[in-house]
Amino acid sequence: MKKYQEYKQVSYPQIGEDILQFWKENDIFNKSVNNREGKETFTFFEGPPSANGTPGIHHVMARTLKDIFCRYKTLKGFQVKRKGGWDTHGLPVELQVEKELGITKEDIGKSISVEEYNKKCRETVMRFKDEWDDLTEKIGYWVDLDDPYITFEPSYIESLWNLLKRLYEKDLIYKGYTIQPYSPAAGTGLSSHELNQPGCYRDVKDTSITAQFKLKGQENTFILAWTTTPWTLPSNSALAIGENLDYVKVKTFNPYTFDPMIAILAKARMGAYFNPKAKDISLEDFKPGDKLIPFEITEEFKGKDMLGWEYEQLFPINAISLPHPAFTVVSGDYVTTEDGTGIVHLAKAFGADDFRTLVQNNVPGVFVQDEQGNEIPVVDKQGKFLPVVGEYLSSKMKEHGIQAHKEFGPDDFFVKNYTKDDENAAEYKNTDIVISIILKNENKAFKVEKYEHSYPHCWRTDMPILYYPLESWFIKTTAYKDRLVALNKIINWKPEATGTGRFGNWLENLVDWNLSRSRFWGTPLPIWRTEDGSEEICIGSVAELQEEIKKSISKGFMEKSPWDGKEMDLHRPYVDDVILVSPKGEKMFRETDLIDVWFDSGAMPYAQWHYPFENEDIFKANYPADYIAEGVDQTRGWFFTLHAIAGMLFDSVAFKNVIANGLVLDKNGNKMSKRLGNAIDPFKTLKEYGPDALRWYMLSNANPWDNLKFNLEGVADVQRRFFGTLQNTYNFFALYANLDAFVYDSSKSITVPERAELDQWIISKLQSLIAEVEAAMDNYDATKATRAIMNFTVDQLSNWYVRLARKRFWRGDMNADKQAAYETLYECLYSLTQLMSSFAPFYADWLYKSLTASTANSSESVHLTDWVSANDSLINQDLEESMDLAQRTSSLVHSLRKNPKIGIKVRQPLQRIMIPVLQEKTQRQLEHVEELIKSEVNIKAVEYIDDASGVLVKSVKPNLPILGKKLGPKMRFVVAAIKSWGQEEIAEIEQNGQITLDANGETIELLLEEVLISSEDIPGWSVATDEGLTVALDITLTEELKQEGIARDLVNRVQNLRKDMGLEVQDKINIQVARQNELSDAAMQNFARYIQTETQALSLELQDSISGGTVLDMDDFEITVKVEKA
RNA sequence: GGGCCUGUAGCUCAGGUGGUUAGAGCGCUACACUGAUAAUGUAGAGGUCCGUGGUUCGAGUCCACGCAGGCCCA
Repeated sequence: MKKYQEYKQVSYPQIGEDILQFWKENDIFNKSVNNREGKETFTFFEGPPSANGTPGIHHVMARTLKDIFCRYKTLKGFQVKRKGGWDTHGLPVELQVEKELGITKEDIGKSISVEEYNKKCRETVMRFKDEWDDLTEKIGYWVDLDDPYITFEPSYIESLWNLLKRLYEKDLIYKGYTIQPYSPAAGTGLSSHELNQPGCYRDVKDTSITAQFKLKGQENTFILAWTTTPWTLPSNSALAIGENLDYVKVKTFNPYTFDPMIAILAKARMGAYFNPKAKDISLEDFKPGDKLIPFEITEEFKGKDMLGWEYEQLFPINAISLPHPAFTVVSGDYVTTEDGTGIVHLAKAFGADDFRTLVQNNVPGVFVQDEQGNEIPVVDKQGKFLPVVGEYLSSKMKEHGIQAHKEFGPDDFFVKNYTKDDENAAEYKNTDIVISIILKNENKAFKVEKYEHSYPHCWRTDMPILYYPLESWFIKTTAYKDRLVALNKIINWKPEATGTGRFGNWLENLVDWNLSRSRFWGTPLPIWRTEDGSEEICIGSVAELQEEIKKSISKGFMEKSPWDGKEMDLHRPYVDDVILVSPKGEKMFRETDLIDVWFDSGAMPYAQWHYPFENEDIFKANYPADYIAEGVDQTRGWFFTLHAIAGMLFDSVAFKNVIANGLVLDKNGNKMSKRLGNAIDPFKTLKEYGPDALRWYMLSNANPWDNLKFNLEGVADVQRRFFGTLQNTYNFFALYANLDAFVYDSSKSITVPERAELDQWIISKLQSLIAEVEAAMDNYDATKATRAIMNFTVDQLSNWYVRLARKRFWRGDMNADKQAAYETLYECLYSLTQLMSSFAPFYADWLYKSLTASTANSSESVHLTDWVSANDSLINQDLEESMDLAQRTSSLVHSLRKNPKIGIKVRQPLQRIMIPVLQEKTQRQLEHVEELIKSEVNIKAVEYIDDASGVLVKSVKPNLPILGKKLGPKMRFVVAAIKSWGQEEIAEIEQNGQITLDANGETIELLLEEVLISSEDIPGWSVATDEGLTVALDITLTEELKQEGIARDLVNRVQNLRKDMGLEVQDKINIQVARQNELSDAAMQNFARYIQTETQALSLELQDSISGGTVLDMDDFEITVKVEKA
């Protein structure tokens, strides 16, 4: 029986399916984890995908990347628990449900109850779980799919509540404002998603004002700032400049009042405000009413020189007086000179940038107090100025005699036109226009004009939106900013730049985490409040909630718990039905917000184990993670939320090593999308190529953190080049091992030092490879590892070792040398199965099983083996260098033979090659592999030419790195001098160890080690050179060499005949050859023995003529031959 | 608009701390091998290292400014 299965054809997809079946039947995954019980843990966190869509090819990338390091660490002896997980909440789920039901958010609570809606969400979110599980299995991603964490489960939510309560107790959760898109017409905030709906951004014409802000204590000097929302001007509390922009003071006149003034604006913006035709008009010549207004720059300065400048409030309304540093100049990194004046007006309540900048600079915003004492902006939620501003505007209208389409009372100033006022009415004036006229009259407007721009509108009411401060719950991440920055420095980011750049910068510019989402399907915020907000409670567990409900029932606020006799579901609407009782005995209602789904996923290290309510031991042994991996788009998502929660609550990193992988694009570098039809179906690809080639391609083609241009041809290429070569190598081994009944037995194997040099070499290479792969994997660099394995397999093992050792396998009977060859090849293949098992888990296991089927005590699966590290004692650096010389020498000789001027094929033996050697070591290393070179390139002798031979022609080059440091700018003269050297100068520096030369008139001493001497030529010979190695080929063809060439040609032709005749390898033959010419006949006689040995011929007869023979083409002549089976 | 990444042969990618003539695989061309054979080997052709400036004796590599593509955030 054959000990090693031989495969005529392999189907890689079939291997994938068979091995998957084998893993399932034998529970290999669980064994690989349970095997390591009690061993050190290596912790991996699974970033939960959402199963409400089908998986794509990029998920293969992400999941492969996760898988390989877990497999590797398992082999290395760690216990790697891998809990799967599902992300189940969030807007995409809601949107999908709404689309399917044909409803909008409006309908929720009306035509569909929150209860039904959430039920639908719950059903939808796991819709494609089976497809995901299928893909996960098929690509060999080992993760526990039987007991995953699911973010909607009560235990998961309970852990979240616990974390929130801990934050709450640390005073890190507060209710505040954030500037969000808001529709005053609909009375609701809008998500960025809603804002991105088609048609929401529309081109509209608005009144824009360049307002004049008067500098304090300076006569007629104004800072100019431009705005397309004049209604925000009463809320101005600071001006922002760009620190590195250039600004000017310009002496000119106000174009409406003609008052003389000094304007301050960015130099680059002058063209927009001053007519170049007025350039030469002198200021003195200006008369009020002139169209051309002269101007003159009086001063230039940088933006940063303006920081802190104080100005007078534009609308001096008594009720809105603000303390310093209100009404000062601050820095804004977003300020440009593309439009406006290069100076930006800031209104804290009505712009996100404004808000952020003012908070950072501790500048107060314009707010007034309502009846409860809460700070509110001067525009109400209907989009109307509060009377405090309305009165001011109204009185100013009277003061300036401004006529409008109607009488404006204090309560009539809608900031955008939300009223039904007819814009076509005579004298129609909206608030922006009223403000413009007032400013013009008061010498506070430098320019007023209509401005067309794109502005967002509410998709429901078609009315323009406002940016408006809305209440939200926040986590005060800024309080921990420094700690989070410090903790980040511990994390090993792949690539590093994502950690320092994208993530590091994000932490540096951290703002408080807005937790609130106004939605239905998600984790509810566990905060209950009294109606006036004076008392509140944060619930941290189910038990605590039930305790509070009891109190509430006894107080009579509730009749019974919403979960009486029902399974606990902590979602809306049930939690909303809970009314709690405050310490003062007031009713408390839940804050209706849900929390950001990113909190769900960031909490998975704790919630996946239902910590702290259960599994404290498992949690502690598996925290923080040693390794995580997700797409780079998660930097501000999952990576951040993991980091933030860990840093704030556990003063720890959540993960020590992280790979942020790039995108998977199509082969042209475009984003894949179903719409464009360029998306790759992972299931189809798996079916065609199998999982291993797909995984290997993705890992080896480019670093995972670069974008991958996915090309199916690349997968095919990997399959052919790497897997094909490996498979051929195995088949070769199996074929002959079976013929010789060889079975590997490590207890009886020949020790490596006793084996042939070639064996020692490949074993040495193998050890070097193991060390390389190990180092790469310990550094989370899978691309380097896979490329190293590929190089070894294809170039070293198959193309060099097997090719050179081939004859040892099929010639003669079993002997020690043959055994050593088998053992060596076996050991290489065996090691490869382990080295590649993380990346190509199916094929590796399949090959492992093929190799070990007849081996006693072998493991059930390669994935259950222990990693075998490199054996340093088997690494022979000197031998590796020798072989490298052999490979390069052979390549040079091939190149010479192929040279059109020479053109002698390899089958024609040649007498000798000559190699100039300047170092003893090189000669010794070459001598070591001399036999090998001789047979590889078919030459009889290798001769070495040393210094003493006298025929060496040497060349010299400057040793630049050394000379550069010594000479600096004088280099080029010295280099020129060295280039002009002849043999005498080289001889001189070699003998004396130094030489004196003249460099541009300066005398310079040059030492021997500062130049590089090599030999690149032998006069009169054909030479080839490569990196300091030179080979000369003797192309003289003697009679004997010609004869041998003919003999070899004949062997070649006879072998073909044998094959054509269908003879078996071991069949013997008899050969008859017709006399042809003197040379040929002599070849037959002199090399008869050689021919017979090679072709396994019992006899070789030279005859005058042969009947029924075959005419063979011998290139230069023809010969008739008859081959018969003996 | 900001932060970050990428740009090297037709394609996919390598190119520590600057150093003479920039490499590999695929593809292409030619040749070889024909007992690993629907396999394999060897050689050859193929490059304004995105552009422009700068630093330096010397820049694919360092700096600045751009251009193109991408991701995230406004």
